[in-house]
Amino acid sequence: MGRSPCCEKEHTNKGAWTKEEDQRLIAYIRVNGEGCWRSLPKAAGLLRCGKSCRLRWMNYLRPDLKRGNFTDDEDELIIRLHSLLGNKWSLIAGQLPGRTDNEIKNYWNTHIKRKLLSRGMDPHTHRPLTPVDGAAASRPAHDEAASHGVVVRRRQQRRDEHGGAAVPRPEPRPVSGPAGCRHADLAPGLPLPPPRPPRRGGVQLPSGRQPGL
DNA sequence: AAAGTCTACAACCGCAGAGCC
DNA sequence: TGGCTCTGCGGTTGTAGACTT
Repeated sequence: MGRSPCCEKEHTNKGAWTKEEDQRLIAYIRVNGEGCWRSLPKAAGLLRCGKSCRLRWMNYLRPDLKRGNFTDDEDELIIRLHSLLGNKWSLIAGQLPGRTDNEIKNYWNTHIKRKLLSRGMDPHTHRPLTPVDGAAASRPAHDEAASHGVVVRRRQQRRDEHGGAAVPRPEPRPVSGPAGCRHADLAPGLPLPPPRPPRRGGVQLPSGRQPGL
């Protein structure tokens, strides 16, 4: 409603960032500093909206980011903070130097939720699951773990129902290239965060999706 | 070997609030 | 004071890659 778009959508790239875009963004911020995100893309010669630049920088390119797996201490801290603050990811991130709200949010959704469920705790209330929670309590924790997979599958199904690919979406994202912007493939020599350790995804989960990491 | 399933995470979207004019 | 712009946040989605069947 009358709200002006955050950027001109017609001439902006979407989806995964390329090495070159990353380099441009880093170079620009190194010289000019952060801020003024709206005008940054133009000034930096990027076909991105300011929002996207900010996100990329904050969550990925900032030199002070700490990459790598979360430690048990960090896990516990996140759980404690979440019990106090709820889904205030930015506040939680503020207590974990080098971690971003997006990273913590993702980590919460993929790991910690499961961890709490496997302990018989409700990830929302941080209270023991009661029989009243019925389904949740009796449901194996890995059901929750699999939920995203199920969601993904349903989306896939919907897409199929629409004849293969035509699930109406305002602006279908371009298929991210072969690992497109993922840092593993970023140009060497750039002051970028070190690559993440190999992903842990699924690896140690035997069939049946053992709950609780 | 191929197909199916699931996880992890980067990136997007929409909204709310702060600040400026 | 009200409207507009900008920034930041939280929720959601898409997909690469690992694993299982």
